[in-house]
Amino acid sequence: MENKIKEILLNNSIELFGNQVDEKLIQFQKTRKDVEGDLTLVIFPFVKVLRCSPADAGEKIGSFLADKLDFIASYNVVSGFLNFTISGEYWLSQLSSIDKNEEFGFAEKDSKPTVMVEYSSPNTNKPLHLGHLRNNFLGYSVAEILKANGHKVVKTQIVNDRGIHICKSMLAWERFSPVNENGERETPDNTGIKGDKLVGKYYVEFDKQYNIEAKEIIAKWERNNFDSFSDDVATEVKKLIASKEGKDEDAIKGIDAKIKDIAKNQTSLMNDAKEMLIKWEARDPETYLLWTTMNNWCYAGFDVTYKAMGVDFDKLYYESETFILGRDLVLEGLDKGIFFKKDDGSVWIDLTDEGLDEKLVLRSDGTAVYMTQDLGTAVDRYSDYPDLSGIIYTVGNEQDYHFKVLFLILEKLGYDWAKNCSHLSYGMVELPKGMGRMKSREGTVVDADDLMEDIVDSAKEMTQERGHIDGMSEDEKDKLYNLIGMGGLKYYLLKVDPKKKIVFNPNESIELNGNTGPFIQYTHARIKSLIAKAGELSMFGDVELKLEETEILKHLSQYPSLIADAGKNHSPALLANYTYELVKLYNHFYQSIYILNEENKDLRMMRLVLSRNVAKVINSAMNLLGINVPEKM
RNA sequence: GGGCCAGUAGCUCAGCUGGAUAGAGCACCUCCCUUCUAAGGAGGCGGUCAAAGGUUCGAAUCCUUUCUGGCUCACCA
Repeated sequence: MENKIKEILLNNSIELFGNQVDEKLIQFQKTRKDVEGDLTLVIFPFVKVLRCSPADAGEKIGSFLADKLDFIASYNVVSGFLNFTISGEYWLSQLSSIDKNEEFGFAEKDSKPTVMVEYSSPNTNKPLHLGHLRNNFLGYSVAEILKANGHKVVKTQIVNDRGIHICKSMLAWERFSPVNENGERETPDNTGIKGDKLVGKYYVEFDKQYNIEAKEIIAKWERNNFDSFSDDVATEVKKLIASKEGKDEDAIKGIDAKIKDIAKNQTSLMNDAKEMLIKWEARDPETYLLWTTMNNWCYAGFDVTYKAMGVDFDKLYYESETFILGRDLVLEGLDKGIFFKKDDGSVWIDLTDEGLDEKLVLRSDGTAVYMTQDLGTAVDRYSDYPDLSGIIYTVGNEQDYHFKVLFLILEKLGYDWAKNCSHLSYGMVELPKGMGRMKSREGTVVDADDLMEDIVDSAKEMTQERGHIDGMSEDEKDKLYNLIGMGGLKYYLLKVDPKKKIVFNPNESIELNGNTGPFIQYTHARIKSLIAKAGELSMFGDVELKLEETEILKHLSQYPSLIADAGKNHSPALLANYTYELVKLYNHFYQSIYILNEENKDLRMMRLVLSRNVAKVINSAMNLLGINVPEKM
């Protein structure tokens, strides 16, 4: 419709305006609620060209268009805005064509290039938490939205299964796990604890123990006792302690933090963990066995969580397998002069010309860092999927800088596809003021499993209170509670613009009224119940549309362009808001107009077909968010 | 200190390729179930769009500066 008008204006530009106008001058917007019309053209941009008042310009353009286009039933001009009223026949024909199209809004399947969407990417040393929920829901949804846009999509993750942090939980388990009467240390089997939770318990334990040890070391230093520490350490710490003299509180805090870091690195626990990492890289059999065992506990736990989340992956990558390729790439780049080596043997890239810093890509002992492994993973993926056009990394915005650098390095290494890679950067999920930050090590996280369980419980309570669940089997009821609870949680985390942070208050559990998942699900269930009662639907003859019906049709017509926008912007939030808007329009209609009870059969059928298509789009849009909708609730 | 992001109603958020009187939900106050699911609908209350300049016929939206908050600049990931 917009395109038709635009086309006519452009093609008749000379006749209308005296010379060719720029396409950008043609701006449409929604007609204000209190003004008559369905579509509005902004007249101001043409006023200069036409050299007349906005009112005259609007009149001129309006009459010209109304003459040429029969879907324009009438028009009016109000203070620089030309408002068109679109004919009922046009909207009814829209309804018919939407109704016929089962995949309404979707682009042709596999018509666009393959993209890879990376999301989740957990560390195998702790369970998933609320932040991971946002990540997983976002990544899954963006992948689905891209599919709807015609892309082939590969869902993937990089499992962070190696590194010093993994060794920490391994070491802590080996050292601090109690031994039972059978002489076994704690396992998921003999404790009944979920695997990832058990591993996470020892990650926290490591942190606790080594903080204790670090404190003891600092106390020693403060007594000026530097026995058993290297001269370098002693000199540095002495210098730091001396520098505290005469400084203000904040500065002293900063210096103390530095001293603490040094102390942590001097703990026997940390040294043992480092040693374990070296053993692991050397494939020491005992260390490897422990690593495999504890990782497998984690994976078993993750599987349960992923299943509850309703997300899936096409292909997994493991850091333990890609970091070597990364190291090779760095050494290759070193030969080419892209990287440089410092005296201590560490390898860096100089990005100061790009306004960034120097960045480490390989440690002095030759081991890989985060960046090394990410380089390897990216290249690995392109060799696995040669037709890949780009990778979308769903990772929190705290890593904005990392990805800027990653893409830049890939480009410098000569990979053209680097420019098609993007970072789907999302805001942190924060706890309300005073509740601190979520930190796994400190045990201040909102656990993913617990949260999902809680929300499903509260959905159960609400559904038993007011739902329509008579005649359902226990199994069906449980499915429904789950569907409502998870729908609420997903919608809550996806309706916010990805790049914005979310403040989550665990004490006020998630709202299920208002702009929420269940609100949308409820409307869907209500429509389904209507349709079920109506029996067979037939086509309708010529009818007159009410305002409420036109509003819905206008909104429905925009679904395809919304899917395109959501795809372009990698934003499920756009779809969530669109659906919310649609549901509000429908509820208003439902409340004020008879549907089943309408006596005129054509009208009844038209309203039922309209309802059926609203349900279809609700279902479709919610599915793109990873949310299911019920037939009854 | 450098870089990036955010600041809209008491709270949580839309709106941001410049367009008409800035919109929702929650909370608070009124109404509406002998019409199809009230997890709903209608209405009310509530705003110096962080602040100040600038560009423009027109600025929450663009530019500059300032303030506030977050993240980041690690031989952590």
